[in-house]
Amino acid sequence: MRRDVFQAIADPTRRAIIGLIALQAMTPNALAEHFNTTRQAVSKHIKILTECQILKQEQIGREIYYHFEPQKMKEIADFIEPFRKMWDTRFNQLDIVLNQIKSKK
Amino acid sequence: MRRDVFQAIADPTRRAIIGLIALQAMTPNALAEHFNTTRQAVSKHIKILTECQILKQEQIGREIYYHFEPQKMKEIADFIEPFRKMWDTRFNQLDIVLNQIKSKK
DNA sequence: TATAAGCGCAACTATTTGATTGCACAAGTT
DNA sequence: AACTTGTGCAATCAAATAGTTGCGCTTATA
Repeated sequence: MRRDVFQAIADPTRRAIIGLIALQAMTPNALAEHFNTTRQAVSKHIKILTECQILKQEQIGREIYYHFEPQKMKEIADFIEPFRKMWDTRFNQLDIVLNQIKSKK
Repeated sequence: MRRDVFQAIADPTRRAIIGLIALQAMTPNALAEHFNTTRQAVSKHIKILTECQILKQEQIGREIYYHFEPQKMKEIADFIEPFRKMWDTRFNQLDIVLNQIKSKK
């Protein structure tokens, strides 16, 4: 069972959960109200996100508040960072120039 | 069948493919030599990446060179961007301060 | 023209995923 | 003490995924 951050954000529901929890810590029930699925389905997503350390539990009485733990998201940022300059317009123009030089030789 | 960028980068082999192709356009055969799977398996990943517009075909004779198309990767950057400030150390310290203020009222 | 090389497509398989339903259990409430 | 609420866990199921094998088409090469 793969359990990495990339897998975690692959599901649109999980991305939505991250978006909600990032704004405010919530209980599974409160979270589930935002989706058209069962509480269990949401709870499973929460479990996966917790295992990936994107969420963190905080039990208060019989309620469990899930908090957003942003550190792990950095792994994704680190993956994309090297490509960032490649979608920059100025670099694309440079790329065209480089290709012209290459095709001339 | 979900076919978005987040799904595309969820697989470690596909992330490796992206890394290789970003450095240099390659044919499926050349690419497959880097992995311990069959050419077909790699070819399937290529197909998915192409459908997501992360790769672009360029046929040269009987060979097909796949190029990296960085634009789509921006979707991922856009998703993480809002969280970026949250893993910054300075923000975390601010967060602690804010929580202290909140708990006092 | 016969053969080989480079690829994509189709069929099939095992595994994983996302979701549902039902149950158990601890923490509050009456 | 009995009932309700908030959760997690287990079993089950359909669909998607990642991989393999076999086939056929097109483009080079002998």
